[in-house]
Amino acid sequence: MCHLSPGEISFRDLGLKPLGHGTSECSSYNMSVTPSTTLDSQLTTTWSTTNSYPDVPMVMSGYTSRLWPCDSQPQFWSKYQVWEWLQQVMDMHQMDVSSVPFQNFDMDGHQLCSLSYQDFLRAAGSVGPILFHSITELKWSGQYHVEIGQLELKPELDFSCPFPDVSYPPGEIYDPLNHPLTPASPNPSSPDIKRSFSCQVKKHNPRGTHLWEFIRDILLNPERNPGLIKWEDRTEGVFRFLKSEAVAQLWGKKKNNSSMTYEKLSRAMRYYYKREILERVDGRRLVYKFGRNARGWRESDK
DNA sequence: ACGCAATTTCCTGCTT
DNA sequence: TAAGCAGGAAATTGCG
Repeated sequence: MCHLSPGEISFRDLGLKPLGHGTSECSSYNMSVTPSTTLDSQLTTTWSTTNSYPDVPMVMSGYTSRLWPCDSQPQFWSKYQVWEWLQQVMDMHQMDVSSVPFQNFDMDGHQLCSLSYQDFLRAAGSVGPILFHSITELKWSGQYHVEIGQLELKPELDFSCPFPDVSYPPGEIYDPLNHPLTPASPNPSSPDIKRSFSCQVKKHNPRGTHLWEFIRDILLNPERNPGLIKWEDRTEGVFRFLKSEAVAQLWGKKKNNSSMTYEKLSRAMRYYYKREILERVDGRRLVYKFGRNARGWRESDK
């Protein structure tokens, strides 16, 4: 069965290809959104005040326009677009968002573009070189279109390489393990360095950030958590979803799955109980608690 | 090609 | 009655 209420827009209407499987005659398209009401309002009420694209909701942009708002030159980005870019680059490298202090990038695109390589190292530590490279390319390319969750890059650009053809300061190399810089090795593109870098990026999360880490990162980055999830008891690791469907949409966006819902997200959350990544919180709706196997959420972990 | 982990999808029944 | 919870079952996806 596939009923669309008046005013609802199916993803087929939006020109999106269906995802996932289904058994009913129209289950491939059984997700619908109501742009002016529930979900959209959840997503935009907190973001829209700073979104410089008033008719392109920040979070829903992937669903409504196929283009990420940052499709202009980075020099003209707002600070929220800068954060969007940060998120995208981290996503692309399958790195933990919490490993970049977003507060260090509380700036607009113009300021961002004026940062030096050293500035990026200071601001983002081991991730600095990646960000520096990304923004350098964006500056040079003039205009990039960004698909959902993925920068649309020139084919010759290989982000898997930490030392692309960008002029890094002589005598300085990036050391992924011992924070930003170590005394020089004459050849920044030496195999050893590449190996250690790719270990850091890929080793732990071959599939990208897990759901519980995604949730944790929202909680740990208040700048990127416009009232989506809230700590109920910070020291005990208890938190509550305030905008459950909005979080689900964000998760779906990250996984390039436009039909994600809170119902499905919550099923994945419940699987964490067995693995003790989450603990049950009885009788309280939308409330979860980090378990013994969840790492990195405690204040002392930071 | 295969196995596996981590979801994703769908479902029924229950609770708030 | 709607929304959320619980958890089984099967499918999907990406990786090693």
